[in-house]
Amino acid sequence: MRDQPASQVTEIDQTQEPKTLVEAAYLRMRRDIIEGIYAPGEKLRVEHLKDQYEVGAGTLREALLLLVTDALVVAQGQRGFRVAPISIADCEDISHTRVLLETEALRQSIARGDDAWEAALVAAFHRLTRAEQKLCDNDDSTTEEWEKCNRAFHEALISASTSRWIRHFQQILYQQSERYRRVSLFRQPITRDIHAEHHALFDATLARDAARASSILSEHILRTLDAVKRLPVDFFSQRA
Amino acid sequence: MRDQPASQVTEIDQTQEPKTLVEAAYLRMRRDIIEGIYAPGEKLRVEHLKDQYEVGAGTLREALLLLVTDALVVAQGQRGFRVAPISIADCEDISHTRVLLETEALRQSIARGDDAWEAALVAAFHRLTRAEQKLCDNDDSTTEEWEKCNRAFHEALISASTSRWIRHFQQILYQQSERYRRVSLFRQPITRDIHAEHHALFDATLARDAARASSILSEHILRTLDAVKRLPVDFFSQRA
DNA sequence: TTATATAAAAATCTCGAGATTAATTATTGA
DNA sequence: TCAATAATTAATCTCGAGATTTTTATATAA
Repeated sequence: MRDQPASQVTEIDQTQEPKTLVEAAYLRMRRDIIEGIYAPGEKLRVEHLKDQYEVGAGTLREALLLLVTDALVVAQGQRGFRVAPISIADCEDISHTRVLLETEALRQSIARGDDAWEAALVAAFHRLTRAEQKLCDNDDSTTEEWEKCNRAFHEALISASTSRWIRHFQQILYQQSERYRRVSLFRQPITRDIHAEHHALFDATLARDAARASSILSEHILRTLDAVKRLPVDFFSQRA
Repeated sequence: MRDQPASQVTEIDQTQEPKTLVEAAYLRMRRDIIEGIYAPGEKLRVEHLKDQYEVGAGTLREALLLLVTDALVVAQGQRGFRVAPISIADCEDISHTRVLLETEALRQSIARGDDAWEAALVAAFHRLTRAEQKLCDNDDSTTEEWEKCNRAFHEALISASTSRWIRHFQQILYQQSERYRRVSLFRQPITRDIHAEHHALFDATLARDAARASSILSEHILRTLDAVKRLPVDFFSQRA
């Protein structure tokens, strides 16, 4: 269940090299948007960005259209492209929808997951544990490594789900929440013990306790929302 | 709540004229794919389609990328575009995910819907009723009219939902299920009383009976799945 | 006959320039 | 001084042609 492509739709396998200039530009721009190099609401001018990413105008437009699929970029006819805006209301919506989808997918995984699923989950949790041990030293590379492991862990949890569509939507929402997580981690230190939450989630899942696991997962997601809510309100002012 | 754009992401307002050639080609191709003019799995060659839709190659590529957002087209790097395949398993997945999302959105609507929501719902139901009365004569145009009213009714039901994301995903899934509904309606006559189901759903919603309404909605969606399951298996063989 | 390698054909991907539209600045009149 | 209009600038949208890659067809050898 791990060898299928990342998405039913785009078929862009992120583990290997991008096959085309469009995909390469798409992947680079996606990282830059999530990392906040381009601010929410900021205009994305093709004429400038094509030099930045060293591709033609048409190629860059196609990369932007791929980002529309991820809802990281908004396109308006005859008025170009913008980075998707952020807001507290949006973060609330993302979090609650994630709870709805991920808890359902987790229940499906626990009900139908086989040995291969368990093995992959154990491996993902192990890598996440290592990454969280290294997280103490405030290094950018360790944070990025943790982010990858965290994502892999959450995907491993639900990888035995029967629903490709839920997993597809989950990936979009996880990516969206990554934007908020970055700003909240950057502005205020982590007070909660994230590793303990992950450990409890891991244990309940392996014990096949669907009710407890989904309850922990739900609280886990909503705690990130609380952190965003504590940010100063002027943080969400959009850039023209 | 009705004057907001169709989607948070694409901002393509279908009620008014498309502002660009890309959008126009996108809308036409989308209709053609849903109507089955291009078979599931079929290769979509840019060189041929650009003549068909009378646009340049780059323009048509962009339209295809917009269809990737709807998961109606699958893109593979250096290997072009294909119509998204269909299968019974996919239809099951779509139906169950729709149940999960639409029942939740309906509960939110019933909990928070105001007078404007009720009024819009009553209007949508009225139009749907009229369309279902005219549906007896097996005309293509009346079927298309019914399809529009059915979609508007389902969207009106959940339009007071607090979650833009659920509504966004619902629109994608509804569009997907439309493909299956077309083939099942075409191959076998309608045995169930769809209007009675809609009426019961409408009454329970206006009565603010969330449990009953979501129960009816759930069964309503799953009955369409049953119709697809009754189709001959060779119907889902993909075209090269 | 089957399999492998080579050559031809077709399709995709990529780019830069021209046409159309939106945004900005300057001008005019009240 | 302010508002409305016109001219200028800038950006988007669109297209066709060339460069790569994939696919198909052909030929050769086992």
